[in-house]
Amino acid sequence: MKKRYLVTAALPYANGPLHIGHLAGAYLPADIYVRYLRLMGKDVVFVCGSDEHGAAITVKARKEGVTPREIVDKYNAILKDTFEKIGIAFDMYHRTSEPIHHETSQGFFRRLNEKGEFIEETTEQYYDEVANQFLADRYIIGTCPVCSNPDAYGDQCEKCGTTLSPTELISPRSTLSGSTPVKRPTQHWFLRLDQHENWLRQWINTGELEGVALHNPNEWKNHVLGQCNSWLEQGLQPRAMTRDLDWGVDVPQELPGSAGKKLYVWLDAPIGYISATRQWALDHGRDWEPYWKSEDTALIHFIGKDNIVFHCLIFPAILKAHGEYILPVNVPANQFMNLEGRKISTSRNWAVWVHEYCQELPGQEDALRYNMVKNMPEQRDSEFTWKGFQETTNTELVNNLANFVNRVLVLTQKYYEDGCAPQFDAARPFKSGWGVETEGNYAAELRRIREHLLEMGREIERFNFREALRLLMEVSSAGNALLQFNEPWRTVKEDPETVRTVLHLGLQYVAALSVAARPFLPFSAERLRKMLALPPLEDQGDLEAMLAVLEKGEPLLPAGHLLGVAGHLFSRIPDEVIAAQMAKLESADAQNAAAAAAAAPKTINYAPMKDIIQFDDFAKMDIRTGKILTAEKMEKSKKLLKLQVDLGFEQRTILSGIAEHFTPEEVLGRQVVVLANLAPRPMMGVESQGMILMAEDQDGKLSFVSPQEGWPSGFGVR
RNA sequence: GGCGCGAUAGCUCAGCUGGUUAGAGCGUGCGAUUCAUAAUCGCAAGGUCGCGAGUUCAAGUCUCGCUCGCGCUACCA
Repeated sequence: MKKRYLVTAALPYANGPLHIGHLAGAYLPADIYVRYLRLMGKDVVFVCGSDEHGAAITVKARKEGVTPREIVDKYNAILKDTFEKIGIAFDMYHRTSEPIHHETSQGFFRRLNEKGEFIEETTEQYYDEVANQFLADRYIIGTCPVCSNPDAYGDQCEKCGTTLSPTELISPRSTLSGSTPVKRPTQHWFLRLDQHENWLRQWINTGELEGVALHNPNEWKNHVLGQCNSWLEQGLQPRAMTRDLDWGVDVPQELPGSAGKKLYVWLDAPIGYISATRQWALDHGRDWEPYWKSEDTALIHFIGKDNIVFHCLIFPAILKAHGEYILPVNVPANQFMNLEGRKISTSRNWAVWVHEYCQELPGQEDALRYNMVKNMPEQRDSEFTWKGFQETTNTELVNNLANFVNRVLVLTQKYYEDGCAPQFDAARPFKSGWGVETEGNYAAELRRIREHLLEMGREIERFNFREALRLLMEVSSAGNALLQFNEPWRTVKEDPETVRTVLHLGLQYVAALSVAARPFLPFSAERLRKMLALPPLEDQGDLEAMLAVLEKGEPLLPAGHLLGVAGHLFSRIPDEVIAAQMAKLESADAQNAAAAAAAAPKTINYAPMKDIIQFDDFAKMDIRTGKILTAEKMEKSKKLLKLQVDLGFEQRTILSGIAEHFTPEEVLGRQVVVLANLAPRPMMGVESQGMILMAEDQDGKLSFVSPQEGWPSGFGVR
C-alpha cells in the first residue's frame, strides 16, 4: 500500500463539450476510484484540467471569427460546469493556459535540453508563402487519399476518420490564404525516444526499473500492455517536441532558434497534471512535490485507449528523462463506448452530450453514472443504448434500490409513530437476507454487509468497476430479501419483537448504502443521508470508519434515532423521454445525411489548374504505349501491384498503387500508357521503372488510359 | 500487409497462473407475496465458450491456421 495517491484524468481538449464516451472512458472511473480512496481515509489528490493549446483551437477560432482565448474560455467554462454537474470531484480542475503551467512545461523543456535529451533536426514542413508562416497540420486541407473527401485536414480526415499527414493530401491548400503551400525547411527539437526504448520495454513488461520493482504488470490491462509492446517492437523514433504554432507554450525564448516555436502537445498537456497539482498545493498551503517525486506515491492515469502510448511510453520517458519524477503505477485505460450500434462521432453529432443530458434529465445524474459504470468499456468496446438506459434505470435503480430504501423507511414510520429507529433485541433470531431459509442474527448480518463491501472495495482497487457496482447492488437485493423472508407486514401483530429487530437491521442496510454508494452515486448517497437524518459525509475515511463499526456488529444508526422524510431515491424514466432522445439522435443523423446529400453535387471539386508550363516542359516527358504482361500482388502491400510492362523495345517492372481497384487478373493484357522516363524509384525493396497513367474521378475511382485496341507498344504519346 | 486487442446464454458482459455439472445482471417461464414507484423474493429453462486443427490425463483458458470487429502502423512516383 502506498502512502499517497496522485490520480489524473485525461485533459479534455477545450474545443468542444463532453460526451458520454469521455465520461465512461476516463472521468467516471477516475472519480469512483478517488471517491473510494477518500472514503477509505487515503491521502489522494485528483487533478484534471482543460487542454487549451494547439492548432485545432485556432482553426475553430478563425472559423467563428473570435480569438482562441474566447474559444478556450467558453469551453473551459462548459467543461468545468459539466464535470461539477455530473459529480466528478476533482481536487483541482486547471487549464493549460495558466502562467504556472507555461512555467512548469518550459522548466521541463529547459531541463531536458540541458541534459542532452534533444537533438535538433531540420525537416520539411508546408509553408504558406502568402501568410508568411509555417502551417500546422490542421491548417492544411486537401482531398483525402482514402475516401476522397475534398476537405480533409492535414492530420485527420473527419469523414472517414483516417489519420493522415499533410503530405498525403491530394492537392493541399492552406486554410489561411487558400494558396498552395510549399515545403520549406524548419528546425525542431526531437526527444531521443530511441534511447529510452530499452528501459521502457523492461519497465512495461516486468514493472522493474534499474532493478527496483515498481509495479506488477499482471495488474495492467491486456490491451494496454499489447499496445505498448506493439510500439516497442516497431522501435521508438525520435519525436518532435516543438511545432511552428502561434497558440501554445513558447519554447524558452533564451534558446537560439526558439522564435515562433511552441511546445508540442507531448510536452504540454501531460505536464498539465503537474501544473494542476502545483496550483492545488498553492491553494491549500500544501507541498506538491511528494505527490510527484516520492516513491511512496502511487501515480495513476485514467485515460481512453487512444491515449495509451502517450501515457505509457512518451510521458514516462519525459518524466524519467527529467530525473526527479516517479512513473505511473498503473494506467487503466478503457476502450471506447459506442452509441446505438455506432461509433460516437463529435463531428456528426452522433453523441449524448453530458451537459445536455444534465439539462434535459435534471436530477438523473446518478442514473447516467450508474449506466456508464454498468456498461463501462473496461476490457473491450461497449455499447450504450437509450432503451438499455431506461431498462437498467427502471429495474435496478428504481425497482431494486430506491424501492428497498422506500419500503424500509415507510414500514418503520408506519409501525413506530415517533418516526425513530425502534428499540430492538439484538439476540432475536430472524430469517437472513443472504440466503433462503437461513437463520440470521443481528451482528452476523452486519458483518456480512461488511464482507461484501470489502469485496466491493477490492474490485475498485483492481479497476473492476462493473463488478464492484454489482456487489454494491447485492446489498440492496439482500435488503429486499430480508424484508421478503421475514414479512414484517404480516408478523407485526403476532411477533412485534422480531419485526423491531428486522426493521432496525433494514435501516442499517440503508445506512451502509448511504456511504458505500457514494463513489458511484454521490447525489443519491447524499439524499440517503438526508432521509436517514445523518450528517453529510466528510469524504475522508467515512467508509473505513463504518466498516470498523460493522466489524464489531454494532449498528450504524442507534435505536431512537429520529429519521428524516422518506422519498423516492430515483424516478422512473418514461417511454416519452427515451423516444425524445432517440428522435434527437435520429434528427442529428438525418441532418448529416441531408448535409452530405446537399454537399455532394456541389463538391465536384475539380482540382485547381496547375501553373502554366512551356512546351519544353511537356516535351521532357517520354510517354509511351505499353501492355501489361504479368501482374501480381506486391508482398506485404495493400495498395501496390507489381507489373511487367512491355514497351516493345524493352520490358519494365512497374509498381502501381492500384491494388485496391483492380485484381492482377483484371489488368493482365491491358494496354496502357506509361511515363517511361520517370526516374526509377525503389518501393518495398523493388525498383519501379516508370509510372502507369491512370484517370481518377471525384470519388477516387481509377480508369486505365489506353490507346485503341491492338495499338502497338513502345510508341510515343504526345 | 504488419502488430495489438476482442469474438462466451435472447441482450449487456465476468471468467486469474489450464482441473469437478461454464457464471452474473437484464429479459423469458412458473411459483410465492402485497409494506413499496404494477415494485419484491424464490425456482427454472437458455450456451457444440467465432471456425478448424494440435499439445495435454484434462482447454473457454496454451500453440498454429482461418473468419469477423475495433485500434495503431507501412506502401499510392
